[in-house]
Amino acid sequence: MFFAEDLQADMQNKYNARAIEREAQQYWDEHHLFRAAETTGKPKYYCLSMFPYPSGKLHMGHVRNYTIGDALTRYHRMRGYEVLQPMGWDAFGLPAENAAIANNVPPAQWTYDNIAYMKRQLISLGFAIDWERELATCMPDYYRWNQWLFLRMLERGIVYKKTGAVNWDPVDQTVLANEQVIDGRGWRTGALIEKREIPMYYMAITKYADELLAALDTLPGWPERVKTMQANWIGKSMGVRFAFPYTLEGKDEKLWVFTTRADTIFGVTFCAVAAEHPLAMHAAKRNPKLTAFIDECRRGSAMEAELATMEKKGMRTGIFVTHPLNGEKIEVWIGNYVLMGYGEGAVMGVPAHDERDFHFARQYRLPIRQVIEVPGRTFSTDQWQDWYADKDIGRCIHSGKYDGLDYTHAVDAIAVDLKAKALGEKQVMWRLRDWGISRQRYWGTPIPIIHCAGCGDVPVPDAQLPVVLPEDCVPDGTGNPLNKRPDFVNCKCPRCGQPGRRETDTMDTFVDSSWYYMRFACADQKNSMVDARVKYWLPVDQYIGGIEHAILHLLYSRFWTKVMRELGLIDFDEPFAHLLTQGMVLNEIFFRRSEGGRIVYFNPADVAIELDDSGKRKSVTLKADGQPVESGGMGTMSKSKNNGVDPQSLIEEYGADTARLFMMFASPPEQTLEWSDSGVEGAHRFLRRLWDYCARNERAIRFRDSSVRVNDWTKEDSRLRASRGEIHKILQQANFDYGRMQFNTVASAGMKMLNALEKLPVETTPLNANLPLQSFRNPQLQLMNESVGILLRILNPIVPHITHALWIELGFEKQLGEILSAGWPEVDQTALIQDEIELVLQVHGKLRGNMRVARDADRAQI
RNA sequence: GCCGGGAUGGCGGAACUGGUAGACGCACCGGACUCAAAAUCCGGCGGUAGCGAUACCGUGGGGGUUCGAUUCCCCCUCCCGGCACCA
Repeated sequence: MFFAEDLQADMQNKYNARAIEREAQQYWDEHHLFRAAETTGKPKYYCLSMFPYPSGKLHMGHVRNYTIGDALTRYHRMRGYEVLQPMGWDAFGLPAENAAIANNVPPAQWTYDNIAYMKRQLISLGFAIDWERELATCMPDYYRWNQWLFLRMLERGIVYKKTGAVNWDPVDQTVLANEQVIDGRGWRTGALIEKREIPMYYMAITKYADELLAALDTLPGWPERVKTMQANWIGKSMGVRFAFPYTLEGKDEKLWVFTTRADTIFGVTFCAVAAEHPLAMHAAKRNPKLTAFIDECRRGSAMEAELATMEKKGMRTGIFVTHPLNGEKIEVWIGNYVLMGYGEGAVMGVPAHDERDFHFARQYRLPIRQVIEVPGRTFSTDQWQDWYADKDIGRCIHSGKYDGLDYTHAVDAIAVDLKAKALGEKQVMWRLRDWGISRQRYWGTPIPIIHCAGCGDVPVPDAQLPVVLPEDCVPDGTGNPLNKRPDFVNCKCPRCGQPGRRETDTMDTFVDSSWYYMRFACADQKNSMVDARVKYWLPVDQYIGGIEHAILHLLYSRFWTKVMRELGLIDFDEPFAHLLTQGMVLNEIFFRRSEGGRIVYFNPADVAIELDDSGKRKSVTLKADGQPVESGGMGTMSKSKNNGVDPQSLIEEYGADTARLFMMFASPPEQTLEWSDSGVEGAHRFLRRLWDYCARNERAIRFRDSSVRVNDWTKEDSRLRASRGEIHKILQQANFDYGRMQFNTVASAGMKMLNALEKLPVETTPLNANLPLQSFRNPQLQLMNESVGILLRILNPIVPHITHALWIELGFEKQLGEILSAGWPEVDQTALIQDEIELVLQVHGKLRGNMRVARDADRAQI
């Protein structure tokens, strides 16, 4: 009796993924094959996958992400580049605190344990990572530079302090993340959540809005959809900021608003301000109903998605302002849909030409006054129609001297007149808001500020960095544990030496991930944030990560790059030259609805699916009780839907190469990937076929005779000529698909090539007779040798272990060197010339027949 | 709600620049091998009609441009991602 894993990777044994993969990984490790150097003189290629949050174990999204990155890494390596593929850990964040609450473990310990486990998993998947550059953002020698740059930004006014809204749980006396607020209630306490304004530090990303927008045009390597999303997020709009004058308690005041539709200014029939607006506060002073309404507005979410879909509510303030152009009295309302943080916190209401205002006006019976007309269309106050808001087709009416003007001319004329009255002017407006980075949480980078009664907020001097986060706190869900640590909080004011209080807010984890890709170039640098090696490796040549990061992470990283460039730390403008946004990994969702309406989810592994004779689905039952379950379609793998598949079991059962091949073959990288157990089987079957083919034909493949000239082989034999043409045609396709990063068709090309190899017209008699091969000088064997050499190399980036093993076993290493350095196979253009070509006959676009003609047939012959 | 993306056989997907729709794989069906099963190998496989050659239909739905549309344009439906404190 023997154990499979004790077998050596040997040609004549059957495909043993475990032994092959262990040997290959040892080989790579012993030869330090993935250590990236700055001194080789080869062109550099920095291939980066988004680093993982160490949540416990890898999920399929990670496996997909890193397989794509690894394929690109190995492909470029074989193409002759010096490739850097680093890995690190986005190690600060909320889940560590949640785990601490649940298990009473310090977040640090939980995080380091997870990192150790996940690192083993990454190694077992065979990724070509330079582990000497590994970093974790929770280590002081990383986050000290967050603090250092924060202080530089503070000096330059890029960091500033103002109040911002947070979710406040009144029971736990703690700030909650949006994720922790469920239906307006705290996830642990069930208490109604309030919005609370607290002082926070902000990064002035809006100062860079223009450049962040314009520079999108300098990124041809980014997907159009991501650039469009970012452009819309930044949201540059040209409009008019203007004021409604009013008198309050004898003082002349102005209510400022911003609008992109100044041409509809004569249609204003009300104004609306946010609940936090000073005017609202003032009105509420003597009106308990308003106070109650403002409180109601303060409950409820600060999330845009909820604001946009919730019922629009408003209340009169009894305060009137004056229309700046026609002098009419306009009443000010408080609207729950007006955001204090956006624009002026106040808007003009034009019900006739803004859909939201229209519905608001109908609800509260406010006048609707049409001021734009379109010939041939009838305006009705009963029903909203889309053309009411179309600025491109109408002209002004009921607008005094502006009547008859189109959008552009009306806005210009109105802006000029407002400016003459000192009541407004044209202004660029950004949708983008400044980035609030303060978090009232423990597991993050401490903000390096000391509060002093005498000196105010004092920056921690550089010499005292890093401000080290104590690693032994165990959060309990009630407030920030740092506040309960006198040893952390109590300190001396660096300016006056009096007792001070250390800031206990930490930084948003997006800060950590905004520059980690630079630190990989110089992870061991103790004396500065970055050094000359950053100049060598950056910008990242290829960045790969989930589409869900298309806006925030990528925008913040671009912003940090621009700040660091301004500080003279780096000399490039954009961090990522090429971007690949991979799709999510989905799996089918199975569930039952219990009597109470509660939904119970079942893992697909626990569900049995029965098919009928035509392969269609007949029944879906739970294995445990044989009773039917419902299918909820495909959804992203998640804990809540219980539809995840653990990559570890996949690796253990089939091996890393099977996992990698399935991931790459199942769909193109940018699309969602649907999990399929039988697809995994298929991938494994292919690898077994590849191994068996090579084992069966080992003698033939090994045969090579350098005295036989490539072009001579096929001259006399049209079947061989056609076979070699087919191989090179598939190679050409694989090259094209590597170029466009469509790995599913690369894998498909590998399968086609193996199919073609198996049909190769090879005379096997001399092989089976065990005669000395050299006496045959057989061009068929030469073709076999060439083709297998091509096949192993085009597959290597996807399934590196099996191809590494076969390369050595078949003697290619002696012929061409180690597979990673063997060079990429070249398409022989002469092999692609076909003797005959097929002509397709179409009539009115319909197929009406086809014919084969000789390559050199002339018009008359055809 | 707003922004972005997607929809092709029973399933995942292919079709590069508007030119043979369904490559490759999965599932399924038939056959070989086997005492048998698994594995493996060979063959079939969009739908309808037909013994057949073949004909017609067919890329989410509706319309348009074109000699010709999965591909370009307009409208609609459903699904997915993001919406600023999940990462």
